[in-house]
Amino acid sequence: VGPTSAQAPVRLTPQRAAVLDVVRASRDHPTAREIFARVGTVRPGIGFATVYRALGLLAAHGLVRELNLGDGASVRYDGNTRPHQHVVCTDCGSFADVSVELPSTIADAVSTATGYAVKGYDVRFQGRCPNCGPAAAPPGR
Amino acid sequence: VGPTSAQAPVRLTPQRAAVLDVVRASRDHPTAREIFARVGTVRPGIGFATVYRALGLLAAHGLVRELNLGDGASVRYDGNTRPHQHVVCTDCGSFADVSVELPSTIADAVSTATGYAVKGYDVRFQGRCPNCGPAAAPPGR
DNA sequence: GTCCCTGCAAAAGTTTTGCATTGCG
DNA sequence: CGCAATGCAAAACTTTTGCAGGGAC
Repeated sequence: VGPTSAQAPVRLTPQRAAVLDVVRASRDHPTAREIFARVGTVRPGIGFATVYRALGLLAAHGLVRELNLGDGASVRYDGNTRPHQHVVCTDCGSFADVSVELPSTIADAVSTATGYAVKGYDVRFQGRCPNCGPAAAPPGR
Repeated sequence: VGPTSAQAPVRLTPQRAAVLDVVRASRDHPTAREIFARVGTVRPGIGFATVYRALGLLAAHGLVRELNLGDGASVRYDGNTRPHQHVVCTDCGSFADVSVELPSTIADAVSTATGYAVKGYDVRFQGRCPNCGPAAAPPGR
């Protein structure tokens, strides 16, 4: 139901299945390189290009989600396709998932204001995580 | 008041001022490379590293904003520092600014649910732009 | 005189693509 | 037999960093 729906189902080859398994089993949001390393553990011999192309394909079919958590230049992947958002720590860069939904009035307002037919959204909340504590940076940084 | 506040003001050298001018004058959200090209027009001889470092510095001081519109791997810059969000077309990749605010109850809910002290957020709405039209993809494809 | 900034160039990483081989339909 | 997928390796880009020269204070 997402963009670029899977009209033609993805052929789930053993390699692609392994990639999908790894992404789904990951609680963090690994980069392509990290996924490659993990898949290599259970299926030695697989090439990076295969993993890379599989990720793009799976993402296009909505089986995994591509993320930009803002840490420079690396796309991350999320095996959780149910709608959810992310919170990123402005201090240490850690992140967490969070389930919230925006009121439909917001999407409507955006559609009206811009003329775009809004179908979805990605929210990245920013804040300080519990580990970094409520205190601001101490004197010596 | 943002993260990494400007305790020590940025020294606004001619090069940095030129970079800031260009970013502020841009209605689109150019990448570092694009900004470099534009600055080169009005100030030939400036180096890419200078532009690149200036952007990082300006962003750290809150004078410009770094964006990830999801188009692969390129950070984009926004000279508009007032709070606003973006809408990206799922079809052609075009985007537009939009001014909306999330109800504070949302941020509160996220704080409670995750333990992160939420201070801000970035929303990327997805939808089809007016140019791409309301029609879904025709039979072919 | 000291320190920061600039420019040029190279390094480090990611993301993409080409191509011959392999396997499945 | 034909086509798509895989692996290896090389491109194409972005993002960062090192250094010597120059200017500002």
